[in-house]
Amino acid sequence: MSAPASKSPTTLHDVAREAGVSLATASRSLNGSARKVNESYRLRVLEAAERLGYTTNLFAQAVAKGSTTTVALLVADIADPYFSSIAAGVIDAASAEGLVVTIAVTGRDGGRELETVRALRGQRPRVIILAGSRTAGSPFEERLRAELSSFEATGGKVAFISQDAAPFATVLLDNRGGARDLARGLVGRGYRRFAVIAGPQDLRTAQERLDGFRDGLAEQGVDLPPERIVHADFTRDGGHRGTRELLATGMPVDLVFAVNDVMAVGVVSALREAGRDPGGDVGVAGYDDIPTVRDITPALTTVRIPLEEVGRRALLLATGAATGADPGSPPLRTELVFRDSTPHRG
Amino acid sequence: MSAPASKSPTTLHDVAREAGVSLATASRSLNGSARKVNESYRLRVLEAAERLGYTTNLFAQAVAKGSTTTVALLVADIADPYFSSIAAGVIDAASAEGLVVTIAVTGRDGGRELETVRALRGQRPRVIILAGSRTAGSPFEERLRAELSSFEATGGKVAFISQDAAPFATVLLDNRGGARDLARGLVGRGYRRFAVIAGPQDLRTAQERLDGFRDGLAEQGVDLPPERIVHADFTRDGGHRGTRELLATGMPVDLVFAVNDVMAVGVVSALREAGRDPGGDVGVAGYDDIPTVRDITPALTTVRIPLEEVGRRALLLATGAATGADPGSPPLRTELVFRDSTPHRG
DNA sequence: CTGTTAGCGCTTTCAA
DNA sequence: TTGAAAGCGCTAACAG
Repeated sequence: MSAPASKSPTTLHDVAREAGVSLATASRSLNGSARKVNESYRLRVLEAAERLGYTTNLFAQAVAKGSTTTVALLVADIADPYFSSIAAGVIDAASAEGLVVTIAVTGRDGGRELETVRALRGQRPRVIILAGSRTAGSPFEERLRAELSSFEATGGKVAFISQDAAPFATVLLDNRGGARDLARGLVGRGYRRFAVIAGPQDLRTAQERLDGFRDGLAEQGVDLPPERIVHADFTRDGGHRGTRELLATGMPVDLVFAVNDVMAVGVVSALREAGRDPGGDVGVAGYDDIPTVRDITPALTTVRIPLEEVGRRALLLATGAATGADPGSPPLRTELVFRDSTPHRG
Repeated sequence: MSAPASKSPTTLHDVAREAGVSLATASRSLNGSARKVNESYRLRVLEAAERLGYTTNLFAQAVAKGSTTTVALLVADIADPYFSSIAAGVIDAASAEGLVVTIAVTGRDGGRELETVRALRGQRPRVIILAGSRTAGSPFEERLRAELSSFEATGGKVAFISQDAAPFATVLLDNRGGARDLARGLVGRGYRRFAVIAGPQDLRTAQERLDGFRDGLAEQGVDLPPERIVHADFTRDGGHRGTRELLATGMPVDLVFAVNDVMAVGVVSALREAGRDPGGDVGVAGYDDIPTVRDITPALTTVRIPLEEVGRRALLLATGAATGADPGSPPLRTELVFRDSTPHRG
């Protein structure tokens, strides 16, 4: 309620005066790269700064240097464990590099995504990381690319997560391969009558997983007719609804593959509500290996993506700080994780 | 691999020149509050900006204006659904106000938290929101307060989430009351032999929930002796380990209350591993109502906190944009949610 | 090695 | 209304 006198923050100028040195010397002592400052001066400056509670104004520093220490991360939904895990990785790697992460959410909306990128450019971030799944053939797709290209043209770096984004650096996730392996594994376990709760048709990630799964089945001589594929939202409720829709057709089903774990959780619950027994008379598999799926019943079979590592990689890829002799960075391995939701079948 | 020519971003200067007006006019057309600009000029500027793909350099703007559009959010762990939900709320409200959110994680480490706050001050954010649970009597506690006070003294706003943080604005969560109500409700359902998997002793939130729960039991004439309280980490694994420890004592237990949902998930899994039947021969309850607990088996009884709303409120509280006639903002209601993990007993 | 002096990109008096 | 010019806090030549 009380309006404080609100004196403005200590400036470098104040510190310099307090220490009895010039602005330049103060600056050099506090940040300058080469230690070209007399130790006794340096100390006096540091003490003065300490005494005055000074912190460098990063904005001013950024303006003067023409480069910032900001990383912008775009996610579809930060409350979704897939994205929050990736974010954790990005933040971790970023703070190790002394970078600050700003997060914006796009809600899986191409228009909003474009708008957000534009807005974020105002921050002149060093890096923009896009983790939201790309929608194929979106009307905004091209403008987004243009925006990002021009961002790169002015010295920024962009990194995508998931499927290849052409001229931009990408942390590739082998959606197709992972799904293919999963399909093989499930056929190996004796499943034959599959259904897929697929994501929205225009979501690349979703589409790739569906394709890979279908390919894997085909290899094993198992067919996946279109009527056994239901497209639904990339969310828990999407999985739920999709499953109800599937069950309504009365088709006999051995195993339901949801193209991500969040959807798979919805699948399990819908199956149960319909009187089926997930992990019993019907198998369920997902994709991602978010933490939750270990704890639901039955524990979900899935394709594991090292989500935090993905985030870390994206950052390092963009900052060029990728360690070791890895040009183009080796693709992250996905890994099949069989759990109770897909027991061997008679 | 190719080092692009990296021309620098378009500046306001470029726009002004392109539009054939002065810097000042360009600035006013693009941002100025009062529309004191000739419409035809304004249009020319806007067009030029569009043509050149200009975006205001927020940093420079911040330096010139002496105020930023940044909100800093500190969380213990962004991958924890409790925090990611809050973050979602903060981001939502912030972007509605045209503010950008930067997130930093502290990993429940007081020292790191202090350090992070110091670092974040360099961004001169409008607001700092601290969502990590406060540890009581931490050696850093006082220095943190000092840091934050001085931040406020220089015009910043800080908001805490959870328990009262004295001079700072706080979105209060009624940990004690919620736990008390839960205790009552459980006694009402016929439970008598309680055990609590409590959090770390120095975590205020954890302690408050424990106290409230004990009070609620006491009111009903049910005792909660110290040996029935196990302190453990505020994580899933903490819940798991705490439960094993509890079971090892051989004490007969009706119901296990974990002071947060993440821990409760660990409790359920530990119980099951030990051959117990959560929701059957032993009840389980948590706190927070994170999305997951609806999907595990049995669905968890818990105390619901409107997490996203909490985040939103924190932001509005700090920016002073709190709508309506709510001085001090009404406390957020927690709500008991009974689910399958606590059926009526006997 | 230190201090002086231009900027960085933008806003905001202050005259015109 | 518009433009010129003086900053905002900091860095980076540039002399000294």
